[in-house]
Amino acid sequence: MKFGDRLKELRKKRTDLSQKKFGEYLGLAESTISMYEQNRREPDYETLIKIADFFGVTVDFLLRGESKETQEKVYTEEAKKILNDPKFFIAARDGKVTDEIVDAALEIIVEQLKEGRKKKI
Amino acid sequence: MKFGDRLKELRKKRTDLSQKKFGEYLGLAESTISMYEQNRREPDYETLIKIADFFGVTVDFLLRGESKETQEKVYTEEAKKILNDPKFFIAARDGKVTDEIVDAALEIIVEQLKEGRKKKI
DNA sequence: CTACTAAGAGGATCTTAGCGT
DNA sequence: ACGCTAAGATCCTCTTAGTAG
Repeated sequence: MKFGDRLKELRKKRTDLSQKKFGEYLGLAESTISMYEQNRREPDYETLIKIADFFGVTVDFLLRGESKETQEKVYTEEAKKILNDPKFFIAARDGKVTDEIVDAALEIIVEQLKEGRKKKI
Repeated sequence: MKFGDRLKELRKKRTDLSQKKFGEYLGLAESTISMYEQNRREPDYETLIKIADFFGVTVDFLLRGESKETQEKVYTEEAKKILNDPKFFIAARDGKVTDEIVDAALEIIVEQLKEGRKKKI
């Protein structure tokens, strides 16, 4: 069990997350994710941390399967990116999203993501 | 504060650990360690894990400064390597080192290393 | 002795295009 | 849709040799 195997497992838990979609999130080609999952390539540290943040796991878990505790702030990077897309909030129509709105929305999104994304955001 | 800065800090805590010596431990050239500490190169995952094991820290700590807890088994990789060198134990003269001897020796070595290596092993 | 640097060789990575399911 | 695979271009890494404190 190496990095690629764990990445594959984590991604497959998200039924609607293809290699292409995940590649777009990371700014990489679909084939690159495929390489990662086959342990034929190793992402640089910046990408590695992005992956850990996305799935809410530690880098130690990704690399060695140890320290399996999830991070305190799970999914924050993904959630923030969603929030940065003005489509999702009426409050964003005028270009203003207060910190309070962001905090409240983050809670909701994190909860939904924890439930395995049964609901589409 | 990036990976290289933390590596430098950890290495400098060991007063007798030069870049050359650490490079020899990892099987790399002295200049490579220098590059690491200046954040000009990133070691591959295998080396990264070796470094974390050597200093008894998590990979998350090396890469992000978070999850600062030390690992449960500190210095085991280094200690094992020392034990694999038959010079250090009379019991190894005939090529036989029992698990009991290994365990007892590991404790002593780990303690010495925790003390900042005041004594030469 | 220690640490850093430039240069090159060698190796690794990423993408595109294509294949197969 | 999905995922995997060559191929080449590009980027990155590692070492040697050299410099400097």
